[in-house]
Amino acid sequence: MPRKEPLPTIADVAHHAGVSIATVSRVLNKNVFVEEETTRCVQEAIAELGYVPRTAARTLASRRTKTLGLIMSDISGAFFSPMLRGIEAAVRQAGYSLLVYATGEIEEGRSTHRALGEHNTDGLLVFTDSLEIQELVRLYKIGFPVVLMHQSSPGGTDIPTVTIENKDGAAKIVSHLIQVHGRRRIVFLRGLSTHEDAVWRERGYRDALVTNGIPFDDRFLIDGKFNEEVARDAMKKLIETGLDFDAVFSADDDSASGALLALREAGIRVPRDVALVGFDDAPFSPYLNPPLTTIHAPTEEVGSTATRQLLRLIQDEKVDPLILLPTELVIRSSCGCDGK
Amino acid sequence: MPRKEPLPTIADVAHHAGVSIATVSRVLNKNVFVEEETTRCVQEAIAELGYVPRTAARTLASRRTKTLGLIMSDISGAFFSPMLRGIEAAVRQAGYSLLVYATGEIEEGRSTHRALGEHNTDGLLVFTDSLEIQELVRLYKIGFPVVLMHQSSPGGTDIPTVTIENKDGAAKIVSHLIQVHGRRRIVFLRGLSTHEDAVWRERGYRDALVTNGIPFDDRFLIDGKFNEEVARDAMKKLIETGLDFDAVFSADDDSASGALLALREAGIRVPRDVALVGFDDAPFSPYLNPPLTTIHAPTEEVGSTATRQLLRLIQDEKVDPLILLPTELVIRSSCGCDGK
DNA sequence: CTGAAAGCGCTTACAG
DNA sequence: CTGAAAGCGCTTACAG
Repeated sequence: MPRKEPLPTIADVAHHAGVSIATVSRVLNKNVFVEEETTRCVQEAIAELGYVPRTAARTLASRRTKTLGLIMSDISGAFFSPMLRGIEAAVRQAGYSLLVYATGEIEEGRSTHRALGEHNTDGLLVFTDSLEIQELVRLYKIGFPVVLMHQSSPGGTDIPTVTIENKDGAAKIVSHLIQVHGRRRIVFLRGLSTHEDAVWRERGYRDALVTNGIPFDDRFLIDGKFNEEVARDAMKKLIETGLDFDAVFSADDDSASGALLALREAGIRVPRDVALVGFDDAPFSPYLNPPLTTIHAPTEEVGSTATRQLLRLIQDEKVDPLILLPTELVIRSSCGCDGK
Repeated sequence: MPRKEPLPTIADVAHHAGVSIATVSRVLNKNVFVEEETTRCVQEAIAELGYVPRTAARTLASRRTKTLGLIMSDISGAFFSPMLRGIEAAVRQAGYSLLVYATGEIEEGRSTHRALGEHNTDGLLVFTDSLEIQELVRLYKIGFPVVLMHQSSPGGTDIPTVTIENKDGAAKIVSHLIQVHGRRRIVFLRGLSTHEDAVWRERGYRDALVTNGIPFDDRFLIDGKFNEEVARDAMKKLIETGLDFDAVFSADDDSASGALLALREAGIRVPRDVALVGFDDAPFSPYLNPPLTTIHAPTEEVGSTATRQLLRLIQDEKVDPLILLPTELVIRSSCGCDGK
């Protein structure tokens, strides 16, 4: 049952090696040349004492935390894992640390306890709707590095953003439904309207309709809210209305799986009676039955790209105000194509 | 285009409010009574200057980081999201911060750059196989708080562990296959053998066989490695051998979805010809076709429980050496039960 | 190439 | 109830 011993400090190492703490600091940081012999001495002392420099002391003295913060509203959904994966890898590669914080819905009232910010990070990665506009503006005004993901910069600010080609992707897949499979009565299972992704995907849907000469009909618009169960219920209700439709474009794969369940329960065959397509290309999508035709969203890449942008920002390098990562049509069977 | 201004410090606040920095510190920490009038003055100054105490300075002075570290080998799989969710929520609730680090496979050689440890956290949450035994022992020896998840304490140490009833769950679901559905030729699609979860699930499988008087036959043992594609290939190969089997118990739901694909491709009907069951109850499992019968693993709870244990450890409170969270049979249709 | 010393921005006994 | 001051463990000009 070990007891907590006081950890060795740089002074202990210096004493052990018979040098000054400045010298120890230099071999640690490798920013100033130190005689080879001395270096070896110091490294031995470090190894012997099991010395690890305290991060807080380094941060305080150097005025850099070497830490990035990630703020998300919610840790769930197929979306989260790949995005964090991309971020974490890029952060680690740069030798930074990553602090993660979930806000739930945006916290009501003023942020009482500021979890992540200029006091504990060098910059922030902010995912859609996880930070109040007011706080975003404050950070912008003090010149604190922030990169937004899947959200555009609030009015009056100029915060770099990384997102994906939502509209283009949505239009592509809806056009596929129309042009390849001759579907014309296409339901749009809309996402959470507060998410910009949802808005753009709806525009893509409408654009494709226009392009193909199909009038928009709002009876074909229902709310899935990026949620399986909500989508399932919405789909079920739509079916009960008796509306005649021959395809469903789901704003994300989560709600597509919910819709699939509702369709199956109603005895509607996919894709024969109704074609179904999604958006995101979630990990489970190939395993649905039928395998889901969808738009691949490069989520991991959004994370890594945003991280690299943030690191540039921190180093005062030039940064693109908006990066739009391309999306890609992934054809499987649920659209009616004879995928494997 | 805002420029970085120097951030206000506690001295600025003190000056602005006409008090000493000690007083500002006291109203910040609320640990010593300060006259109401004075408190208000200080709070106004804080608000006016937009002051936020620098974490590094606090940490250095108080010798507590108020930060927990999470070390995982890999950020992916259905497993990750709920676990992080549980951890993050518990960490946030306790007013701590969370540092996340992924090791990839265990890093070769000595950990050159120690990412997370006593130098930047008050304690560590360690997921299976993400830290070398040697490092675990070192942390144990210096009395640094660590809690393991899904991994037992290395020999000679006594590190608290939180995991789930793997063996019991596996035995339950295999018995279900045997007793309810009369299956006796049950393939076990084993997990990664380095994970203790896999080992315990295999024991549960064998126990159920013994209990029900079925001899163990290693031809029924194949490797899925907790991976969809590996599982799919392994299943395909098994089918090609012509072995006669009437059920598959998959060590996790990811590989179950891979197996399902292989079975479908071979024209084998699930559950009529072969019953299929999994383990974990991943978010996508209800959406497979047929919906997957599986064992629910309380992954989010593992995360939150481990976090609470770690916080107790940090506060020198008593901690259970081993917490086994119960698992539960979730009956859907892939086993042959007429689930919805 | 190396050391002495100031300073980073807080907390916390110690006085009063 | 409040202030002066030491100290947390580093980095970084400044000398030499």
